[in-house]
Amino acid sequence: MAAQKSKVTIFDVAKASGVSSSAVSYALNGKPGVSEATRAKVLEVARELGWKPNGAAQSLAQSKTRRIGLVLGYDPQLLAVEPYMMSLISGLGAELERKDYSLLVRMSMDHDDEDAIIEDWIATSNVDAMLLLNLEIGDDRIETMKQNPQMPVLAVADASLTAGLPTLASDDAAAVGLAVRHLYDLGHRSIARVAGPEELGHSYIRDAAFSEATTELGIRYRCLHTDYTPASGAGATRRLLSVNPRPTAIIYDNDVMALAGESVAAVLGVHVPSELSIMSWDDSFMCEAAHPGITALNRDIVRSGHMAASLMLKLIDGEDVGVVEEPPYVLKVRESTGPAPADRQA
Amino acid sequence: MAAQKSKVTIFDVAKASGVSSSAVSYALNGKPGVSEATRAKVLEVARELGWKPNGAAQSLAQSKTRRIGLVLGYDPQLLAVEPYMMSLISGLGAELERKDYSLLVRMSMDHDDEDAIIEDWIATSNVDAMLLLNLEIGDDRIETMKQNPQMPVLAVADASLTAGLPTLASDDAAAVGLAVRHLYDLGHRSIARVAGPEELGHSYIRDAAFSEATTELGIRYRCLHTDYTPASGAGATRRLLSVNPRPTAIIYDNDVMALAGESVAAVLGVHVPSELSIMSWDDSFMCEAAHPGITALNRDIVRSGHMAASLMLKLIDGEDVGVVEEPPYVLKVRESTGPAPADRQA
DNA sequence: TTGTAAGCGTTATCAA
DNA sequence: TTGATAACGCTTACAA
Repeated sequence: MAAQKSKVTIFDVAKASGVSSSAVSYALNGKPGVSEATRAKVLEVARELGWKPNGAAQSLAQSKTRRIGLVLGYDPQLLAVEPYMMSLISGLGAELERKDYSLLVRMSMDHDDEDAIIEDWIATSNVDAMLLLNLEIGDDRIETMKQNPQMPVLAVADASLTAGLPTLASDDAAAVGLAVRHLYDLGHRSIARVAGPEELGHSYIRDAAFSEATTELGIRYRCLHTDYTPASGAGATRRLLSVNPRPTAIIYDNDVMALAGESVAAVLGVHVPSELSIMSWDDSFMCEAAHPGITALNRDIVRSGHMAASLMLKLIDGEDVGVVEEPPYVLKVRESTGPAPADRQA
Repeated sequence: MAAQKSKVTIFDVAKASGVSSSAVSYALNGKPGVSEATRAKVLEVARELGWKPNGAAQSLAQSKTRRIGLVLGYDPQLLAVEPYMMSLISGLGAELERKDYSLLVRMSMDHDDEDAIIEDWIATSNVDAMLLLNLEIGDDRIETMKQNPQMPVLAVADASLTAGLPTLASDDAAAVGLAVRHLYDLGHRSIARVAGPEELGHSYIRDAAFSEATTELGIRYRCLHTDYTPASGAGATRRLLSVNPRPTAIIYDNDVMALAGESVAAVLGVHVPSELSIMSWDDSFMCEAAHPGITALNRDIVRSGHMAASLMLKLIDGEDVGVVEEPPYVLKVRESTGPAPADRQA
């Protein structure tokens, strides 16, 4: 019952219950090959001795680690303040826990690191599957994974970026539609977007969708790229607001930049929403707590984490998962969006 | 060079370079026992074949996993929105990466789980060391770790809570001093605190320090406990502000509650800072972005993560670390604190 | 300096 | 139903 000081092995259990080690293995793993009597005895003794399988030995013997790999890009400022990653981890962790898997986390300092880490994981068999996030256009990692089909991988990205790898896909184009339509209906005809890094795949996808949607509706559209941090979001906002005519609405690619942007507007004396509407891509407590509350594209990221985890477990079991859709975005309207200024309407 | 499809073992390398497997092992691990000539040859061949050590085999042979365990309490709302945990992880991860360690993460659904997970890690030898966070008074985990001295552990907590375990200690009492003094100097004589859960060790420590500091200065002090979430912070604020006489200043135990509290004040028409001063324990972009900006006790959490990681690596090496102090808190004064209302001063 | 062989703690095969 | 015994891939003591 109590954890033992020195490791209890299957041989100790075997000796104590008067059977062989293989009988113990069968019994403990619930496999056929032992009588119910010995099974019961073995289980009893194992519990008594506080036996637990040694992880390394188990991994070696069955070539399974019961670990899922996740690489985090090192940017404390961003990781910590942007709720996305931790929400995803919460969902992942909760689902993995149910199946006795854990999450193995490593940190990459730059983009080359990231590929090096996954190659390391493939070569050392340190994880049973991995998650690919924040894909770039023509990302090295896709090629790496294609060359190592024995390592299950799930990409979380727009399906157009994942080159046929198993994918948990978000429909960003649909979300763009929601956002643009919302602003259009409020009379906005000149909108801007403060986007993430240009090289990120989903920035690219969103860029394209915005261009298309705004062109179709005859809306003037402008896009600035940032590194996702509040500081760069604030900088972009300052630039957008200091040249006339300025846009009547700004959509930010994440919630921290939206919050930072709203502050800038306040400092510049631009009233939200009567002179400027603000929207955020991804919603969190910050959008709710802001004054005025920020209209946002909300999605259930924790749920995505759950889905990602269970898809990876399926992949590990050899199942085919193809492309699965994330829960869709829902527009959460708050006070930061309103009718476009009368003199600027179409 | 390219990662191979089927696993390359040291035997493959041995055969290809015409030596024995032990020679290969010595060569690859930079140990004495082989001539420079064969070492060079082996390294060459290993690189060519794309050999990397199998993690499980290495772990089994040397009883080392190169993994550090971290248990996260499941509360997506809190984990995601509160920057603390992710900041710590960033620091941990960055430091571990330098020493080729990774972070093994599991999620606990409740307090019993947490102890079960660490007992599991001890029994299965799945990690080389573990981190203990959010200790409660009389926490089970302390007892578990005491009974298993072979498993290195580092507690991140006030030293009074860790019963002699190796500790990365924060001086919360000193921080309390900074905060109380700041408000006292501004003329506040009735302050309230919106604290974390009562059972958490550091809530307790802070409670005690606040009581003492305020008593000493003749300040009226009131404390409400919450579960750390914005919603509960908002609720506590509402209660504090709706009974007269209300406090002239509120200190929140984290930044999301401070932000939520500021919103509540705005809604109730209580002006910050002229009618109410607000302070946050722990600082983040949210405190900066708030209007007015929130005065906060700032500390370098990423740095704590770095320290925690390197302390754990020392513990793994059998070094004694004792109690090490975290970087101290620094008071970051912003616009949310000001002189107490004239009619309420001493 | 080199090779043989015995662990590490499991799982799994194959006779008995 | 059982119990030897051979993997799994590496490290390391011991012999050559």
